Amino acid sequence: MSAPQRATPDAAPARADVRRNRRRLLDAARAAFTEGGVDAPPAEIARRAGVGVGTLYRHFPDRASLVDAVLGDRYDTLRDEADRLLDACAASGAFAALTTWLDLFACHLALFQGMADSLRPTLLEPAVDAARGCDAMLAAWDRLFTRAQQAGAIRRDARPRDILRAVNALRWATQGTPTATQEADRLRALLLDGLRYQHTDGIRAGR
Amino acid sequence: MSAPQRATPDAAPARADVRRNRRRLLDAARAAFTEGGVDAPPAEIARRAGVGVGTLYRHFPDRASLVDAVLGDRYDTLRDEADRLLDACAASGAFAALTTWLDLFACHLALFQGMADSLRPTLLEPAVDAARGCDAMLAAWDRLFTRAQQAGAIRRDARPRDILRAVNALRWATQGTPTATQEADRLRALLLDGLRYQHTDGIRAGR
DNA sequence: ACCTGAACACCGTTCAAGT
DNA sequence: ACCTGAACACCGTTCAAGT
Repeated sequence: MSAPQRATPDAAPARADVRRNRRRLLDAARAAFTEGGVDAPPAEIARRAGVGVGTLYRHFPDRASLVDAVLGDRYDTLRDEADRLLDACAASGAFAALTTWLDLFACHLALFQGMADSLRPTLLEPAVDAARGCDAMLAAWDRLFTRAQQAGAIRRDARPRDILRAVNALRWATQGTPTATQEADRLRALLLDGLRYQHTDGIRAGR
Repeated sequence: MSAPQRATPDAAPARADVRRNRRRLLDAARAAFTEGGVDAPPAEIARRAGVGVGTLYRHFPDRASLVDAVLGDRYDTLRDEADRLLDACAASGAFAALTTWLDLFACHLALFQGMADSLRPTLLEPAVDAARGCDAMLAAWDRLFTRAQQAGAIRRDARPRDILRAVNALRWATQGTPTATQEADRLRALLLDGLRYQHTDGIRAGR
């Protein structure tokens, strides 16, 4: 019914003021997210940007699109890191590659308050969300995980998406405390020891 | 300033209609929680109970007090189970006692949608909430956990509250999916293998 | 085309009036 | 004393009017 869309809908718009508004909104959102988490009120973001709320909604129809825009190319960077670590597996070991990447992922989750809640639906299978900017990252993680399984570094009966959901959840568990990051790290280390542990070894510490 | 409170503020009130309203509210809340989770709208609960919203707020000033009242003596039951399992450690092993109790705890978390979110602040250290009805349960869990550590069944560098928060988080991670319970079970099993794993053994599955 | 912000919709909580 | 539910407060979203 309507005229054909532009081939590159995410390209920079023609009008300078539109680009400027978008830039201001992203800066304002980043600042608001940093102070109040990803659930910062729309009115506050618009006020900081010096625009009306309607402009915010015009540029970013829903919360997820705003969060993703603020996140920018972080998911691509995480994907690149995963691919880089996959190549380095032979040198430093598949398990080390896994933990190194999950540290990066955990760091990403700590960027703003509320990130864990925001990402939860995306990490479900089947995904409730349309997978946001992170499809490629998830695929790269799957490759890294499969490599570790093939190398015998982690148990066979675990699924890659499970671990991501768990790491996300463990971050959620500790959010809002002064020592959130280190507590999340401790819980993640525990989980990773479980992932590393092979049932077939038949070795158990206790009775 | 005011007249002294009754010695037993939680005792059944004198008036029959007040008791009846309380009963109705609890029944309505349980039904609403079952269908819509612990965040079910106050108006719906009051409507189901056949009372005004004001009556709901009079009986239960905040959401937590309503949830706790609906939960009833479940935390006491969980405490009793923990104590019972502590006694049975000699027969079936401290680790088995731990997993058995955590299964019960996980089952409790699955009672209503939103339970994990509701319990998160309570499980933080220092607790953000005034600890609700579950102080005694948490203390019993600490005993069970310490026993397992003393028996060498689990690693020394883990803290009891950590595990509870983690189990709660893993439930949160899977909520809303058709297979939520079994997926949470799988993630919990992974975590528990990590808990069981002893660093001092020096045995690792991978490289 | 795009922007503005008042108006609208929604929902949790309170409290003046009633019993 | 307790109950009722309209009124209030708050907040996210929309859209008629303006540029």
